[in-house]
Amino acid sequence: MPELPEVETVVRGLQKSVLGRKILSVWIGKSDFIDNPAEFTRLSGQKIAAIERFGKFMLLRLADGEAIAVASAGSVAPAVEPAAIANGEQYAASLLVHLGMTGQLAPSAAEIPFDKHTHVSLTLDDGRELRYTDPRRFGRMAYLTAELLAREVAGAGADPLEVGAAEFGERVRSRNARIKALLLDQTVFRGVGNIYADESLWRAKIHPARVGSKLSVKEAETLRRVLQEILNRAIVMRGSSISDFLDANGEPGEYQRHHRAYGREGKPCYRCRTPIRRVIVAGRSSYFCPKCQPAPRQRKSRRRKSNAKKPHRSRSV
DNA sequence: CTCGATCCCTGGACGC
DNA sequence: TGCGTCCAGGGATCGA
Repeated sequence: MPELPEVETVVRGLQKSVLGRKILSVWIGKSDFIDNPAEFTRLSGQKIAAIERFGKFMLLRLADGEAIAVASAGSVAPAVEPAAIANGEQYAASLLVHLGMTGQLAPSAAEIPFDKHTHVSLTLDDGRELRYTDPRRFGRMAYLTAELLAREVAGAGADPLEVGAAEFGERVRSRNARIKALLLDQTVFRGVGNIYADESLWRAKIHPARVGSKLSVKEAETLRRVLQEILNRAIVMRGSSISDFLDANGEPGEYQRHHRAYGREGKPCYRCRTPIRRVIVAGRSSYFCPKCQPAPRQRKSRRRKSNAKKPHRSRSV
């Protein structure tokens, strides 16, 4: 499933292969995962002027086909700042793509027949087609004006690759939710998903059910450091291909070979040989080592009925 | 604020 | 071989 490193991998591939291309026409099959399919006619005639990642989103920034000079293919796009996007009148419109669980976005020769689950195809000015394929349609596409994009991006979490120690600590230690839920929450950190949450918690030796506010400053900083190391390494290895992730060249990533926790239920921990366990935390499978990542003490189960024990704890207003 | 449940959707695993 | 059932999983949403 595409998380930050997988999306980054796809973005880099597309920057090499379709940046600067003009969209000539649009074909849409099933459209229930598209916010505003009727708007897609506006794609015709526009150039793909930039391709950026924002959390797990991909943004194809569009420019009037005749007007703006385009960054040459292969040039490295600058990191996207939320402020830049929020302000960004630089581009009048963008195509937002979220790959969901099983989405793929890749150029294809026009002669190659559509995959069974190809739902969108953009004909490019070099004869190829940029196709979106997604069996489960958990993905999302939207044609967004600058204003809509700014609205979309407002409230996004911190970039986990850029976030500093102070902000990371604040975002985690000010919350009473479990750390696993916080890592998965896109309004806390944008781009982290189940795999890299579990991998970073294993590396940091933190149990997924620990409460954010109960983490020490040191634990939070360790978690930030290993999360960044893992994400960066995974990007270098072009992501994890666990189910059917393929990059924009149709090639799988390699990072799944380096997983230490995710998907390893019953297999020995790489540190202590204790069998990895799987539990549901925050509604998601969570893999961890019960020895290296000690469980927190049982949370107070807030029960509703029961006895006279009134909380004489007054909230300051 | 935080949680769990539910829905979306299909392919793959599994049982018979 | 084929059919039925169960489940995963990002994210939105809703009620507790």
